[in-house]
Amino acid sequence: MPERLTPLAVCALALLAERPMHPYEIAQLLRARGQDQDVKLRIPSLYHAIERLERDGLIEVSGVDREGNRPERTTYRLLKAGRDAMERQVIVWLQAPRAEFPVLPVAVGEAHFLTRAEVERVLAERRDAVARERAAVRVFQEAALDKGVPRRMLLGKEFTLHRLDAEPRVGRLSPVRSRERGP
Amino acid sequence: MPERLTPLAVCALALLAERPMHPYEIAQLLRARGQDQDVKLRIPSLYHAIERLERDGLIEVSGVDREGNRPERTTYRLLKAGRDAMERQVIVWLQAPRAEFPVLPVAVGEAHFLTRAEVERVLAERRDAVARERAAVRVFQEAALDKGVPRRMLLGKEFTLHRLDAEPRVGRLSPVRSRERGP
DNA sequence: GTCACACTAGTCGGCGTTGAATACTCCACC
DNA sequence: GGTGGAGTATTCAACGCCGACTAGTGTGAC
Repeated sequence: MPERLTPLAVCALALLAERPMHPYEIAQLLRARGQDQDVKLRIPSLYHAIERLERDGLIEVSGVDREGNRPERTTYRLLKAGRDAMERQVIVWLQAPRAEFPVLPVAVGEAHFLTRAEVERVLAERRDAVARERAAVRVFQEAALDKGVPRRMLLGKEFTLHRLDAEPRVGRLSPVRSRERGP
Repeated sequence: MPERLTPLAVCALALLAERPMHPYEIAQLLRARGQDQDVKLRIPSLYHAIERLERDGLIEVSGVDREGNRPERTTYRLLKAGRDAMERQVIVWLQAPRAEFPVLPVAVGEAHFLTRAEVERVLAERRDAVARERAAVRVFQEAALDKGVPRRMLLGKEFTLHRLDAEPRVGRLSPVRSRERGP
């Protein structure tokens, strides 16, 4: 019983809690709900994740069908063990912050290998990129709220906005020295 | 020329820019400097990363020695290509935010599978954990500054503090409904 | 009617990560 | 003089991730 679930696996289990689905359908729903901004969704990873969930007895095949000549679609159903495992994993994630490792601190830490001018240029580009991303998230959020999507499903967006708003500090934290040329 | 470097690879290259070292020595230095709080340092990952760097011509073996009966130590040296690749990667990371996927938004998004009481309990635990972590980071930071470590090397800690301070919002964002029992 | 393009549905193979194991040294303590 | 724990230095195998590919279906434009 390994039962350490990946974020994608938890999302898949959560959707299967609504009704049985086939993997591709799960992917579509995740995208439609904008959850692909919270979890890294790669189709092959999803298929592997589903396989593991089945192997571990958290879900089971509920049917295989095919339309015309298209590939077979295997539909899966959530099992009790799967529901429990998902809830345990959510508790673990809420309970304590995990050590996660964003690359920005590393990049800032090694920025002294660059010239001050280079650092200033790329950080300016970054500020623009952040502003664009922020705007895009807001558009998505507003559109969803207008369509009546409950706020509960959009909490991820609120986090993202908080995170993006905290970012501009980076610009104010760049004590770099001029380039030394090594090997 | 794949040349997409992992964070650990960049840190290794950065240390090799100081002088040739063997992998274990790199690990020790990273720990000594507290950089293992910014990058995920697992010894086997480091060995693999070094192997790849050598294979890709970014570093080269500068010698193999052994003390007594201990395992051989292979020392590596930074090459020009490695230095350039590292700088390019740092620029990429500074230039634009990458989509990174912390688990907290996912957990909050699926928290409606739990009862309100459970959510409140685990979030309270989380707040304590965050406070403890914050305190520990401050201690490390102060100690380092006292020892004369330059602030540039401690920017990662400042980021961490900002991130931890933003966290308590989570508690104020928990519109959960009471438990529904599904399959 | 056919060509280009987008969508549906899934597989394959190589890359990177990591818990566990190995094996030896040094040192303290009893 | 032996046992146990911490540190040194590396390897192994299983796992998870993902770019690239396959292969069929619908669709609009010329």
